[in-house]
Amino acid sequence: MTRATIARTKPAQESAAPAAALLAWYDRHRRHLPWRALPGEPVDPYRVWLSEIMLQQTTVKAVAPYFAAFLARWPTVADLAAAPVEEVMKAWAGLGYYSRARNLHACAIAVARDHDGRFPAEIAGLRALPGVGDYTAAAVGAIAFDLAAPVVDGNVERVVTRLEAVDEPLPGAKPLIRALVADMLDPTRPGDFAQAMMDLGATICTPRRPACALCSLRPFCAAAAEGSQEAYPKKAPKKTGTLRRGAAFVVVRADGALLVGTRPPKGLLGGMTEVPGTAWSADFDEAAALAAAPLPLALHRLPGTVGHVFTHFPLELTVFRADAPSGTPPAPGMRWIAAGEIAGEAFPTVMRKVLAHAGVGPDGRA
DNA sequence: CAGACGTGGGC
DNA sequence: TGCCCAAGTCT
Repeated sequence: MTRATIARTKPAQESAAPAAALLAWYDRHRRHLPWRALPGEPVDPYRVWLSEIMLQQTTVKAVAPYFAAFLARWPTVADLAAAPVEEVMKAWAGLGYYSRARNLHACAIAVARDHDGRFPAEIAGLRALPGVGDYTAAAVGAIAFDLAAPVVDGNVERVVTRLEAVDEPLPGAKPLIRALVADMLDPTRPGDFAQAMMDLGATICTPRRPACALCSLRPFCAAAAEGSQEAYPKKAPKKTGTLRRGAAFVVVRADGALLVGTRPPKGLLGGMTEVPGTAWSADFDEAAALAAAPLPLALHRLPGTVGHVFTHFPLELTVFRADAPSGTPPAPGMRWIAAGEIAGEAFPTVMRKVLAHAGVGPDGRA
């Protein structure tokens, strides 16, 4: 059974031991990450915020090169605020969850315009910014401003549900977990405590085969005591989406230019660049798809298909290629981009797969 | 509150 | 292969 109820009634003094053990471990084994300040070094809230947005549902490995590129190109929040949103979308292409990029830019503008270029040093002020939810507000508050906020991400959920053997499944257990973290954190080192919990979750208290023998919290862990650590956190079963199909048209002009459009700002792949195509649906009809061709040109159906898996559904695209004579005007609402612009365009990964399938390289050459 | 919202990597 | 996972947010 859960130990949570018991733990909540303990005097505050007793909760200090796990935090002290955790921080002692962190002081020896903290990860060196590009966005992390060295001990004693001043913390730049802009870097903390930028990294936290990028790290939402995204691995450290995937984020690292994007973080470096953004920081080099836009060293301050004012620089980012001054950039055209299209440039931000292009720079974000490939990272996923593209509403983050639009919100990132909106947030930079809000900070520059409404907060004199400085991030608010209170949780409520941070939480009100675009793209900043409960987690990110707490994380930026704790790491950049040493606010004693409970930082709860997927790592912390795993660590705490094991520590206290929380049997209630996620996401229902979130309020309980937040309360447990609030009780446990060290108010003298909130930023280090938050990062220590996340480091522990990422390197020791992993989803599978956690290294309990190396864990500084092992003496306090209810799940480890009964050998049930891998049973936590408990989660509600998730549904898998049904396959959707569609067609994509790769139209190349004689000079190598490619016909593209921009997706609506909101929704799937919002604001990103795409090649023309049909809607993606479960009852896609390949023959009928030909009527959706953007221009009256001979279409060449390429063998095979392009597969891609989104979080909530798998997708299978049939690709048609067409060659347009020089001087062909773009279809309504679309535009031609030069072959040399393809690499820098805001194509999401699924579109890059389509281009590769059609033999169009990043430089527009076969 | 459940579903939408990307992508790449691990086993 | 297929499923799960990764520093969540928005509606």
